[in-house]
Amino acid sequence: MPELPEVETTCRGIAPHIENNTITKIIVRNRNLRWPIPIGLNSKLKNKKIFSVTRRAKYLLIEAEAGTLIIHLGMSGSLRILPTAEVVEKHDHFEIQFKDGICLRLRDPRRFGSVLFVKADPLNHKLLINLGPEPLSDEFNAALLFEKSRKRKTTIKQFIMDAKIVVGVGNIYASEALFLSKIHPKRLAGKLTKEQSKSLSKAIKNILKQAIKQGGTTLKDFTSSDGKPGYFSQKLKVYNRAGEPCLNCDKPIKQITLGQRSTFYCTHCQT
DNA sequence: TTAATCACCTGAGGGC
DNA sequence: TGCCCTCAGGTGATTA
Repeated sequence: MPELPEVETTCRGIAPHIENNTITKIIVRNRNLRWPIPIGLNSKLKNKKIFSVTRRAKYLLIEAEAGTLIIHLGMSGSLRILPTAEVVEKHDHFEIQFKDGICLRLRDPRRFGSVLFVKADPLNHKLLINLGPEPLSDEFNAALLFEKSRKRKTTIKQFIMDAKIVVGVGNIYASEALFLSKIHPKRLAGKLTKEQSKSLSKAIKNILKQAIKQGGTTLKDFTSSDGKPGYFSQKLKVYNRAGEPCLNCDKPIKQITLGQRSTFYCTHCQT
């Protein structure tokens, strides 16, 4: 399930193959993703060159001569570089073919992902314009976390998963970052101390940096652009470890639901 | 403005 | 073996 490190891994994986490459054909096999894939992409992008592949939050931005494709991998999406002749499988919904015989293929079994197209600056798109800072940027820091959390009555876990506060912290890394900073997930955001803000912002940065280094997290669905799984799940300290001993204190990890999402924490270490 | 809930979708896993 | 049910999860839209 792609979170920010998985999207970053994908971005880095596909960029060398498609930057400065020329699109020969776009195939839409199933238009029905989260939002319908726009009609006429092939005529708009055929014979156009791709300039760059970048990432904003969990959105991949593929900038071409005629405009930018905005791709979100949703819950189960993956983008892979393949030979164009590679057999098409059931959930391969979208594909960009290139002059040198490769293709970029989107597979998304649950179809929560999206493929959008804009001619103007993608950062001004309504989905991107109100997003919070990138977690690994200097803009996201303890002071910002403390300031934005004042008077907020939601739990700290739901707060750090809010993309208007900081982008890219999904369910897995939210539990992990709170464990690292020893903060109980049900603590009210408004009650966060300055010291905890410092510890939490640092934990979020560290956990995401580590995950990117390891190539993302593999639980069920994620493989990187070359089809290889990520390895970060081997390092998860609380996520999906309900009942197992805490790596710090040996007390069992507890699972609760917050905001309709599974949440894992140590009742002894996190307060 | 904030918080909570719903909806979208399919595969995995458990129970019978 | 097959059917049914529940769960998982990112995020925009809707409601309170």
